[in-house]
Amino acid sequence: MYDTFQEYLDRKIQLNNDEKELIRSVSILKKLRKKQYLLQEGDVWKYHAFITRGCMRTYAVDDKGVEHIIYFGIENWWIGDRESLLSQTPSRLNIDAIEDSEVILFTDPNFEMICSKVPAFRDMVHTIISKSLNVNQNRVLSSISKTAEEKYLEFIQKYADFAVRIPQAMIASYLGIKPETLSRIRNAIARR
Amino acid sequence: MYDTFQEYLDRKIQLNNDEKELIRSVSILKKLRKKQYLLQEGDVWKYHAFITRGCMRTYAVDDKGVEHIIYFGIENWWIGDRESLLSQTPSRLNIDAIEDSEVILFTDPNFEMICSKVPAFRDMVHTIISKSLNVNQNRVLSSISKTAEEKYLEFIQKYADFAVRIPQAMIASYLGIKPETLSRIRNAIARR
DNA sequence: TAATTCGCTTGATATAGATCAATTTATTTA
DNA sequence: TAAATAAATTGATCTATATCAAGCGAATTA
Repeated sequence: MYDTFQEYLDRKIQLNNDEKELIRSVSILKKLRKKQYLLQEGDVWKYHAFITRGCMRTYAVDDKGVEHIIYFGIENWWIGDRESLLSQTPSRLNIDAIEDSEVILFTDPNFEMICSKVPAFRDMVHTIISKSLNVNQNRVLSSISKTAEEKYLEFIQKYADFAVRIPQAMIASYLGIKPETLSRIRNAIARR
Repeated sequence: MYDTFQEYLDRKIQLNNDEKELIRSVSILKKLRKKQYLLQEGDVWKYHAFITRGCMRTYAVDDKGVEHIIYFGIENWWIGDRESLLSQTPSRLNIDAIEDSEVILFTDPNFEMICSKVPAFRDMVHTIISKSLNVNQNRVLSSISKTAEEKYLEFIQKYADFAVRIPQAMIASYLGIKPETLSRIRNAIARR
C-alpha cells in the first residue's frame, strides 16, 4: 500500500534513503470502506492525505440537503480540506469513499517537518498546489461559460480514466446539473 | 508608487534593508491607462504582477466573441496567468485595466531569485497561492450550487470594497449571468 | 452644447435545464 | 437467487435565465 506512494514520489522527485525513510516513518495508513467518511462537516481537518487506492469525493451539503461535489480523487491524487486545515476551523465539507479505498495521512506538523527538511518535497507540493489553482480557475471559466453538454463532454474527455468509475448522478452533481438532465444529455449525444 | 508595495510587504513579513533593496532593485513599474492590456490572448505571460493602484480584470473570450471574466484585482492584489507562465505557452486569457492603473512587475527568474534568497517572501507567496486555491474552490462551489441572485449577493458582500467600482455588466460576466438578468435581480432586491 | 456612445433598464418571448412522478434497469444484500 | 434497494431513464410540465429589441439617462467626445 505504501508502495504506491513511494512510486509516486520516485516519479516526481529524487530522494536519498534517509529522506525516503523520514517520510515513511511519519506516514499513517488508513483503509476506508465504500461510503466511509474521511472528513465530516463540522470536524476540523488535520491532515494531508494521499490516495493509494480507490476513489473518493469532496462535497458540501446545502440547506436543502442537496450534495454538491467539488472534487473527485483516485489513486495518486491528494485530497483534503486545505481551508479547514489552514484556519483550523470546522469544515463545511465532507470527504468520503466512493469505492473501498486506501489513503496515506500525514499530520500537518509532520508534513511541515518533511517540507522543511526535504526541499524537493516542498517544491513538489508547491507545484501541485499551483497546478491545482490553475485547474480550479479553468473549472470556474467552464462553469460560467459553457452549457451543460459542453461541461459534460469536457469532463469525460479530461477525466476519461476515472469518469467511468463514478456514478452518473455524482458526475451531474460535480457539473452543477441534475441527474435527469445528464441522462438526457447522454441520450442526445448517443443518438447522433 | 512603489510605496504601496513596500507597505504591503511590511504588513505581511519582516525584511531587513538588504532584502527590501533586493526586491526593489528588480521591480519594474508600469502604468496602464483604462482599457490598456497587460496581457493579450496568444502572448506568453512572463511576470508576477502586483497592482499598486487601479482596478483590473482577467477574462477569456469564447468562440462567439463573448467575454467571460474570471478575476478582478485592485490595489494590493496580484494578477497574472500562472498557467501560461508555468507552461510558457500562449495564454488563452486577457488582462486589462478597468481604471487607470499601476502595476509592479517581476520577471519570473527575478521572482524565483527573490523566493530563494528571501524565505519569508517565498512563504508569503505560497500562502497567497494556497488561499487563492481556497477562494477558487469556494467559487466553484457557489457556481454549482447557488442561484444567480445568491451569487450576486455573495459577490457584493464578499467584495463590498470594490464591487461599486466595477460596471454592472462586468459583474454579470464574472457571475456567469447576462447583464439583463443582473439588472432584474437588482431591481427585485431593491423593491423589497 | 450638441451629438454620440455607453451602461443600464424594461418588455416580450424563447429555451435550457429543473422539477415531479412513474418506470425500468442495475446493484446489493439477505 | 430472490428480494430489496439504489441508479438511471423517460415523460409532462414548470421556471429561471437567455435572447432580442427598444428606450433612457449619464458620460464622453466632437
